[in-house]
Amino acid sequence: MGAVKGKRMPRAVREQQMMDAAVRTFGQRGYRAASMDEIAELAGVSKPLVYLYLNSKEELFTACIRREAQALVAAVRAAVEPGAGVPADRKLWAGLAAFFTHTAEHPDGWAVLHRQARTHGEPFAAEVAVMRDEIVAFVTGLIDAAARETHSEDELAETDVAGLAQALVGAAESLAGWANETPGIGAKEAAATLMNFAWQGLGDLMRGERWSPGGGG
Amino acid sequence: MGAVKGKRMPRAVREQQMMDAAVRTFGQRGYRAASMDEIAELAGVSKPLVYLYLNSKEELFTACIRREAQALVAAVRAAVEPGAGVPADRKLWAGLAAFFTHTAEHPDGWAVLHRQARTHGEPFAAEVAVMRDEIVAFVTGLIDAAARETHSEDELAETDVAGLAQALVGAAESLAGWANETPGIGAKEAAATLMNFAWQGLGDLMRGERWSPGGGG
Amino acid sequence: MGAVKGKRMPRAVREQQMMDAAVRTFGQRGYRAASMDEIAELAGVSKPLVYLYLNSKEELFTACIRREAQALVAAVRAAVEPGAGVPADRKLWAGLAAFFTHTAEHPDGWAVLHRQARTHGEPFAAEVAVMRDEIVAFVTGLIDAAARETHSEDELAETDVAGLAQALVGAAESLAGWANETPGIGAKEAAATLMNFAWQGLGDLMRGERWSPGGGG
Amino acid sequence: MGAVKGKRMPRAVREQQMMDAAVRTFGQRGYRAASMDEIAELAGVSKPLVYLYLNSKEELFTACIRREAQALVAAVRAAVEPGAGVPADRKLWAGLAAFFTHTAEHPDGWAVLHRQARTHGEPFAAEVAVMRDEIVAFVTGLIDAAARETHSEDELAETDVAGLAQALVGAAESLAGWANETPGIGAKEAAATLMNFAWQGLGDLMRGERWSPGGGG
DNA sequence: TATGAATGAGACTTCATTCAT
DNA sequence: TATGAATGAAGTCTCATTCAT
Repeated sequence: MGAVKGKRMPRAVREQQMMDAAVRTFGQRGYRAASMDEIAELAGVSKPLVYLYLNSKEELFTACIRREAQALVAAVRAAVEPGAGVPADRKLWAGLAAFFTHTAEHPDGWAVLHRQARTHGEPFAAEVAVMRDEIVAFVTGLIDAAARETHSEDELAETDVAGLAQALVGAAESLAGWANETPGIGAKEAAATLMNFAWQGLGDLMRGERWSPGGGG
Repeated sequence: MGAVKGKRMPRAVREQQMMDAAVRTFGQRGYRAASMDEIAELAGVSKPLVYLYLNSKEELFTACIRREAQALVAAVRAAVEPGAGVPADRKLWAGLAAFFTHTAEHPDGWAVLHRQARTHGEPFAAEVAVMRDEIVAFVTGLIDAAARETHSEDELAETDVAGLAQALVGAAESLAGWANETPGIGAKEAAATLMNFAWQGLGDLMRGERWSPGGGG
Repeated sequence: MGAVKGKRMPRAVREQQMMDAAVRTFGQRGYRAASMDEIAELAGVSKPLVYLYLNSKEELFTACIRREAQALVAAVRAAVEPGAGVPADRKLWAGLAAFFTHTAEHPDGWAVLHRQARTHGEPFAAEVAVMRDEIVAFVTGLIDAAARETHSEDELAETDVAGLAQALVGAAESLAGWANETPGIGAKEAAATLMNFAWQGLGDLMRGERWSPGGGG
Repeated sequence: MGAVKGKRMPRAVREQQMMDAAVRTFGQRGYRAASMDEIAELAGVSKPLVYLYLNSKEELFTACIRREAQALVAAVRAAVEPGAGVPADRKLWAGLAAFFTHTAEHPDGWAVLHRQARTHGEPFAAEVAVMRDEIVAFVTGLIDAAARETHSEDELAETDVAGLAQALVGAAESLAGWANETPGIGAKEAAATLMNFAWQGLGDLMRGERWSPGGGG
């Protein structure tokens, strides 16, 4: 990936090359199955150099998680214009679109975050949990904002909002995988599907309409 | 789990003990990190016996996936009474509740299916994909049934339904994890949250109301 | 090979079935690669029964070697009529033909003796060495007899005779393999080839004609 | 063998040390019975290094076979002066003497080639078969040359020559083992024994004298 | 800065062998 | 007589990690 196996390069550059290789390898093979040998070779460096710069496999993986998480959050943040006048649904839509776009463009990074990091025990799961919580909080804020914009009389209970945000984020994660492997479904289509699915229900909810096991559909 | 480290037992029993231990170990450590030594010890058996009965780590993992997948699908199926007169939303609610109940009661089995199997390459991912497709198809059928019950004029496009089903299942998967680690949120609460979130929006959709980036929320 | 997997059979019969299976397996796989599992299965018996009758893998292998060695020696012996009037060359020819016939008809037994037993360390190599020495001695006797019949003046030195017998036996062993895998070469042809090769030279030798590095061909 | 258990050495050197140890171990124990542990220890190296350089037990064994086969063929080739004027019998004698010398000096290498490689299944047997065929072809050429030098009227049939070459090579192989374990029998003596045994008979054969079961010796 | 050489520890797997019935 | 159940020991191979230059 453009990582010319050259001689001396500044440390920062080499480090990025290594992490590129690592993200790719971890994303495709998984944390345990990826070998430092393979990463070093893909990076065009000798193994001791990887250790010199990144200390251990664990630290390398953590560094990858952090880098990819920050990139994803930054992409979503950048898409949601902080303009005061923009309504909450537009903001949510923009964020979702950015999310789907970014995950589609960085499949290995997304695999590291969504698949690998969460499957391999505490040190790593905690790392992604931070990012996910950040996003959930962000979505929660949008839902609250929407509630205020609607001037709904019933305040949504805090727990409800939390659950809704969880569901929305979970649905988005699921759709990201689906969109990437379904031809004809791009970021825009996935975002629209999710808005249709969620936003209308959210609106009803805010107007006090609730589904209950007893009532009619 | 009752696996008394006893003496001679019939093969079928020992096999289940081994698979119990394997599901637990795979679910907590992951496929690669779980060692056959640990599984054998947890099962109260020597390693060769595990190989004699289950042949290899790969086959053992596959057997676990299959057993847990069948158990989960069976639980959901059993909850959805096939009675003709039951409306689609009741069916969906019952299925979701059963799903959340089962995953809460079998966290290791759920971890194997949701987290581990999909993370570790083709032989295993394919195995869960079958089950997941089955569930998605099941949900798709419910959505279609609901559309018919509503006598909606606009038929929902096929792709739309597919996307909605994906989103619903994804949201359910995400909520399963959330419900398990959030005190006060049981299967019923999670199912209700999801119904509120999804079903109302679905109703609007069937009535032709759509969200679009341009229009108002 | 006709070993019907039946119930109770007299011990002697079962033992032969096991040894048949063992000879076949050892002959084809080698001593180490052959597993007691495979042998037991091929014999149509459970493994403990093999141990009950034959004690250990080592003893089983030794028993196979002994049985096959005796069969081979008996076949050769039977072919060489002990009649006093028969000339030595006829006797040698008959013995060789019987040797080639027997090895062709019992390829696995021959493999056990020639290939496997000699390659796997002392306990076994010694076992075949006994048989081979017996045959070499037998051939040596024939050569001596031939010398007496020729009334040659020069007695052949003892070492010479030993070497000649070794060479003859070695050549026969080599030709056995060659004959078995070369179409059109049967026991008779192999025996004739060897007699042509060896006997004439022997005759010359007894008449005092020797080849030496210095002399002309 | 001079393999000082020293520190860092260039790869090529270490590889030879490992192969020396491997030839010795394989030759004495056999392919299956030899353990990589033992080989590594004898080479004065850790096991992973053996795998790093030679990849697998199978490849290591194959490499040994190839190295020893080339050494043996080279030794024989070097001994047979390609001078045009040298008669065929001198060439054969020189080749045999070199063969016996080399096998006596490299008993483990010879064991690998003659005993072990041919005993352990296809990948290896094929490897030695190539070398053996080369030698048989070489001997066949010498016999043909001898026939031409003799101006014999009867051409020897092709099959006859093939059989004779097989017998000669087989006799040589057998004598190699005998010479190594019989005091007083060196390479020269073994070569002379074989020439006496074979060459005279060959000469008779070319003059049309054949042994037949019916005729007198 | 950068690397060829080297290893301790541990993984999966197989096998000869025995016990209890 | 015959076997299903079970294991201790050992073997091949891989990997993260370090040393010496």
